[in-house]
This record gives sequence, C-alpha cells and structure tokens, in this order.
Amino acid sequence: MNGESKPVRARKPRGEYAKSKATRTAILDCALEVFAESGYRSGSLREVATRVGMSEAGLLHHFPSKVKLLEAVLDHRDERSRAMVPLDSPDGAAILRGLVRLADYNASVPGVVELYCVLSAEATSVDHPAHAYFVERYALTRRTLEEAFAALAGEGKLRGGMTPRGAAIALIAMMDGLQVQWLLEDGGIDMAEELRTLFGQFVEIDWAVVDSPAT
Amino acid sequence: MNGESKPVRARKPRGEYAKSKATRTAILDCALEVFAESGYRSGSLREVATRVGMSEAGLLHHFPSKVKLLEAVLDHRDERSRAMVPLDSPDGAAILRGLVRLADYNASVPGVVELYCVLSAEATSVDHPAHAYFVERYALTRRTLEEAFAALAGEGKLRGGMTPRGAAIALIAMMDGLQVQWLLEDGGIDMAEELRTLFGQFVEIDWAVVDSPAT
DNA sequence: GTCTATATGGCGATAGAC
DNA sequence: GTCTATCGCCATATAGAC
Repeated sequence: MNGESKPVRARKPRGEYAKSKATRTAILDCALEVFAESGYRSGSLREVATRVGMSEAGLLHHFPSKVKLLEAVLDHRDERSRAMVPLDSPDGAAILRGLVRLADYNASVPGVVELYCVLSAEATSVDHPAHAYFVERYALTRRTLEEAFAALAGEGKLRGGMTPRGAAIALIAMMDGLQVQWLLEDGGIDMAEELRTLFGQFVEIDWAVVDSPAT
Repeated sequence: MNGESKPVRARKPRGEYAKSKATRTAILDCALEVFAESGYRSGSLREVATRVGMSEAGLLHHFPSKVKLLEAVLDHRDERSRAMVPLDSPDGAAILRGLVRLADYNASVPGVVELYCVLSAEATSVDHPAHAYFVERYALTRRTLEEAFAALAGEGKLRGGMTPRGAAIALIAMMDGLQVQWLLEDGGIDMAEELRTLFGQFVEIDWAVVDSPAT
C-alpha cells in the first residue's frame, strides 16, 4: 500500500505525535512491569506513574482508566508473541518448534512471563477485567493446537494413547506450569529443554529443522 | 501416649476453648475463600470479617495481622492434602496414584484449587509474604517426586528419554497448568483423567491398584 | 471475646490552572 | 500534555469500652 517514491506528508506534521507515541510506549513498559510484579488488582497507577516519571493525572491523560491501561498492555504484548509462533501453519511440527522457540525467548523477558503467569491466575475470577480475554485466549490456543496434533496424528506421528485434544491440553498446561516453577526457581530450570523432552514422549518430531521466520 | 481408660480432665474445662476453636475455623474457611477469589494482596480483612459475620477488630483478636492469617490458612490446608498423597512411600507408583487421587479430590474443592493457583503466581514476587513458603514447598515436592521416579527407573518402568528430574518437573508443571485451565474453563476438563493419560506416556503403571489410605 | 471509634495512609479518578 | 489539588473510598491496625 502506498508505493509512491516521494515521502507522503504526515497527517500530523508536528513532532508531538511521535513524542506522544513514545510516552505511550514508556507507560506501557512500566505498566507491564508493575502488573507483572503485583498483579492488576494490587498494582497501582501511582507506581506506574512514578516509574515513568510523571504524575498520575498525566498518565490518565493517555489512558483514561486503569482497565483501559491493562487492555492496552495485553494488546501490546500480544503482537510480539504472535509473531514467534506460526499458529496458522498446517505443519503441526512447525507449531511445536515455534512453541519451544517461544519458551526460549520468554526466558529472556521474565517480566512478560510474570505478567501472564500472575494475570492468568488472577483472571480466573469471573469479575476480573481480563477474565474474558484469558478465556478466549485459552480456547483459541487449545483449538489451534488440537488441529495441529490432529494433523500429526494423520501422519502417524502421534504416539498411541494420546488424543489430539489431550495433547493440546497437556501442552498448554506444561507451558503454564513450567513458568511458575521457572519464576519461583529464579531461572533454575530450562523451560525450552523441558518442553522438548516432554513433547518427545508423545510425538515424533525432528527438532533440528529451522522454520523460516514469519516476520 | 496416654493409654489410661478414664478420660483425663481437659486443661481448659470451660466451653470457651471449643467455641474459640470453632470461631478460628470459621475465620480460616472464609479467609481461604477470600484469598482464593482475590489473592492475598487484594483480598481484604473487611471482606473476611463480613463473611464470618463479625467486625474487623474481632477478627484481629484471633489473628493479630493479615500475614499471620495467611500463614494459618496455608498451614490449615496443608494438613488435609498431605494425608491424600503418601509422599514418603518407597513405592513410586503409589505416589503417582495418590497424585491422581488428589487431583480428583481437588475438583470437589474449587476454592482450594483457586487459592493455590492464585497464591503460587502472586508469591513468585520475592517480597510476597508466602514467597518462602512456596519456594520451599516446590523444592520439597520436586525432590520427593524425583526420588519416586528414580525408584521407578530402577524397576525399568520409566520410558526412555525421561530422566527422574525431568519427569518430576513435568508432573508438577502439569498439575499446576491443568488447574489454571480447569478454573478458566469452569470444570470443562477432567484433571485426573488428563494426568492419567499423560503419566501413561512416560511411565508404566497399573491404575487399578487401590492403595490403603494413610488416615 | 467482641464491639465502636479512630488513626494513618494508599487508592482511582476528576477539576482546572498553565 | 502535564501539573497541583482535591474528593471519596477502602485498606490495616490500634485503643479502649463492655
């Protein structure tokens, strides 16, 4: 889209837009930290504002309420992790390799791990602002993985005794559970390695394949 | 200890002790509910007191601070679940059967599941009052299960590719992760059944054996 | 053992100046 | 776009009467 060679004049020629965007990003980064450390309910706007280096009122100018801020944080992070795993690929093995790759990447961003770990537990309450988000997210992930395992079963690569649905549930459970141990153990376990050995128990897969990145 | 046939006179002949104990138990039950629904940090003494049917000051007469109340709740629940799993048994298979039994029992007490799920995530923060509790609890559980799997490996019942340590980590992760899904799905998955099929993938075990209860 | 009253402080959000 | 000031509420914990 827009293949002209000459740069089009921006709609907002003033530098304020860029600055505002940078401020928003700074806020989202700090909010992620705070929600990760204390959860949504106990994390405070005051703490976020302090870390950003502005007042609470200033912060609320960019995100009109605490709930809106949470939604923005979740959206912000979703974009990044979606790019790591080819969830729409017909190749089941590629999806599994993507998940191991994601686990490896996650180990480099403990804040994000903590965020999802704490929020998914907190959001099991039906009255939590992110409850619907997590219910939908889990349902979608499980459905996608079930299809991936069904494809692998069609190729005769799923070991006896495992159903596609059971494998999908187990895989998600493992990823979540490993994160809790990893956080409590302060990185003392290797999430990606544990995932690989476990997957190897119920599916035949060649880990050496390198998938082309989705970008 | 104390084998006399005649009942010994109680140290506190008055009925107040029994009443006080009942009050303590009522408080602990309500506190478990509140901490399960909102976590420790967001759960309030006010809410606990309301559910018990007494004032905040009255509650604080029995538990002098919020932290002490949390510790009492955790201790209270630990006794019950310890009785379900023969963690000190030399029979590895019996331990695994006990864990499946525990998962089945847990499905009947969603409040307890929620409590541990929410608290274990919240307590990954080093400054959380229950941080040390959970670190120790996980270390102990992993060590115990590692020994159980090592025993099974000695009998040639551990499938190739799984180490005792890897199996222990995977097992704990699965139990934790299944609870999150179970809570979010409102009981839509069968935790015990999922555990059984997963265990079957890396260990040879006869589920039909009924272990004698520890009582 | 339980209460009311209160101290002290953090919270989310708004109003309005600059 | 950012600030100060403020509102109204909820939190934990204590003091002291009954």
